[in-house]
Amino acid sequence: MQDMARVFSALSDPTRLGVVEKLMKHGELPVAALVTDAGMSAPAVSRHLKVLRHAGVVKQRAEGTRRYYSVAPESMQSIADWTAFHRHFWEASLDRLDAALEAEQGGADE
Amino acid sequence: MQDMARVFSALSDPTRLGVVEKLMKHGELPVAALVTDAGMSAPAVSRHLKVLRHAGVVKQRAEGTRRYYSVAPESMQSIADWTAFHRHFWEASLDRLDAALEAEQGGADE
DNA sequence: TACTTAATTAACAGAATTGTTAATATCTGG
DNA sequence: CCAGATATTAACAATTCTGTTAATTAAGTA
Repeated sequence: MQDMARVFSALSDPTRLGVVEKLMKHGELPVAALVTDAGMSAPAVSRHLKVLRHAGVVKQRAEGTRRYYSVAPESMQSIADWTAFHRHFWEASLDRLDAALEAEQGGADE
Repeated sequence: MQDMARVFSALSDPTRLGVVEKLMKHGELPVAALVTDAGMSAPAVSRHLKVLRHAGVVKQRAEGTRRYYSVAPESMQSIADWTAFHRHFWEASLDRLDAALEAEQGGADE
């Protein structure tokens, strides 16, 4: 699978997206902290973390039996880059849309 | 499912991601043009388009029996916004990473 | 009307995803 | 060494995803 598809796939699950957002908000956290919020069993969360890891979205740091997870900033950068690469397209499109909406308002009968 | 999760989910399949990138490159295209590149049957592509539509990633315009598809720029904007919302986190992280790498180079023994 | 083209929907099979509980490491403390 | 804590892997069932072919819908055309 292409890299970007894998990253998007990792973020396509609400639980995983929640984990990533929590990690970005709080920084590094141990698994237990993520299980608390996830509303599901530890093994389930563990496997979600594995998916995120394999997509390069999170990193893991071991300390004793604890595993501290954090978001890999490069992965967020890669998403930003992907949108930026195509920005010339959609930014222009949005501009045209804005113009159309303004014209509508100006015309006063739509 | 949350909105962002649905958008990411729509882009999580290589075929769909390919369709979106082709649409951004070429602008509006009829289904047949997308089927050509997708390397699979028309019904399969049709269902991928349905997923993209339901996530708000693409729009459809009918003209006779043709269906012209195009990317909904708002959806690309929403991804850019999502990364921007969390940018304070990952940008800082990348800065620290850059600094660490530079320090390593300067130190000359790592 | 009948035929062709464009696209979607239906029905189905195989594969992948996701959550559960049970079992398995691995580290820490008495 | 044994017991507890932290996390992952294994095995399983239920669901969802994805591609195929066949059937259907809709629009244009002889």
